[in-house]
Amino acid sequence: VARPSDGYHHGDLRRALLQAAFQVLDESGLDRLSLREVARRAGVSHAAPYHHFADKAALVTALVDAGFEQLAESLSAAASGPGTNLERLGRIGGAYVSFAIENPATFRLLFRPELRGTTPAAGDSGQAAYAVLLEAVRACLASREAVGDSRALSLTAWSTVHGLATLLLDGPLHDHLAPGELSDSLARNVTSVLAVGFMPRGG
Amino acid sequence: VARPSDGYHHGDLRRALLQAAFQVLDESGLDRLSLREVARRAGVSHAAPYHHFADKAALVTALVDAGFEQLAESLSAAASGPGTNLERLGRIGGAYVSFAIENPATFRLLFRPELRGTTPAAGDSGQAAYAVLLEAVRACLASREAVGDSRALSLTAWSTVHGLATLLLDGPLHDHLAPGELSDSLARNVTSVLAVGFMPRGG
DNA sequence: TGTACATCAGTGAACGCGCGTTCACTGATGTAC
DNA sequence: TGTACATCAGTGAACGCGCGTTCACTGATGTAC
Repeated sequence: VARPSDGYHHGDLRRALLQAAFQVLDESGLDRLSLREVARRAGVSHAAPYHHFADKAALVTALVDAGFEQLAESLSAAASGPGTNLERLGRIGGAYVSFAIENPATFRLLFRPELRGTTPAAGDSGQAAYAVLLEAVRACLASREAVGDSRALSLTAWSTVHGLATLLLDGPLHDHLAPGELSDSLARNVTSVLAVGFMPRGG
Repeated sequence: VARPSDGYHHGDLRRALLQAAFQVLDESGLDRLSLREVARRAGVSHAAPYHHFADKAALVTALVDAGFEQLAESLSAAASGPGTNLERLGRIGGAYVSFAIENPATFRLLFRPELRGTTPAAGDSGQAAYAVLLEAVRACLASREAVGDSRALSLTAWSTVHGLATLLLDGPLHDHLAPGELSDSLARNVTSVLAVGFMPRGG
């Protein structure tokens, strides 16, 4: 039986709950995310979510899955397009930082230690995201735009953008920072220093 | 009146509570840190902590203060000693990563967004830690071991080690990682790539 | 088209839980004389 | 040295709270005939 997209009682409570959950996450963080609060936001009784999620953990798992998928898609999109391999790599890094800034709660969620290994799908998407990076680094190596070990270089690149992202979100940088342009220029600065490091003794 | 260091009722409940709190933090994370649990660990009734901390927030604030102080000390220690300025800078980076790995709960605590600006003392210590890094970068610039803008270079360096640290602690790297040696060699790899990036067109 | 029925999304009361915090207390430690 | 007193760290009962989860229910939607 095909169910009309808007048509059953609430319509699409599941989606509404996830949306509300992301909202709570953005405003108050994971710690304050409760099923009851999410239900409240969705305008529904506190027991209603149990028709869509087995328990609270299932809701959180769904959030994590969705988050990793979004991240992997962002990186993939940035990886395509014109330019040198090194430029593409730089774009991937920029996309990583942008994703974090535009989706702070989601980004933080993905790296909460207590959620690690909670969901196999997330693991897959995480791998996919890393694969995009690794691929781009290998392309640089193949085209002689970088030299070294692909794993070490990937790790350095990842560390740098991940560090920048988390410092921007949660660190002291937050204070000294107008959002948008400034973080973009920081990202460019950082990735260009990094690019030089990828190609010792000028290419 | 001088109070003997071990001598009043419990002895030094305040210290014991902080220790217990760090223990809980390491085992279960900030989310599960409750005054009652801390009191339990310290072997004391749940109301006892109120003689040493005004409320739960005060306990957490004390933890954050202690954490930042420790970090600043670690970095200062690493900054002194022999070697080129670039080597010193590398050592600071290594110390940063080591601190995170050896004190995971503390390190995470320092960057919890909801605790930001909670304690002025922590802000000072945080500044002190950053000052160590900035100083080292400036030394590199002065001795022509690096070229560029000190702020951008500091930020890149910080981002890189911070990213590596958080990926090691909370990220996918955790799985593929034997502790100790491997993280050290990763840190060395990462900082050496970075060092090259600091000195474009080989010096 | 109508009617009887099945399905199932959402409701609201209820449960037990651990929490932060308050309070009157107890009893050990230190002080004045 | 002894005695009366003040201080104050720690106790245990009690409070109100929001939480996750369960349950019997209601009522709208879809289905069979």
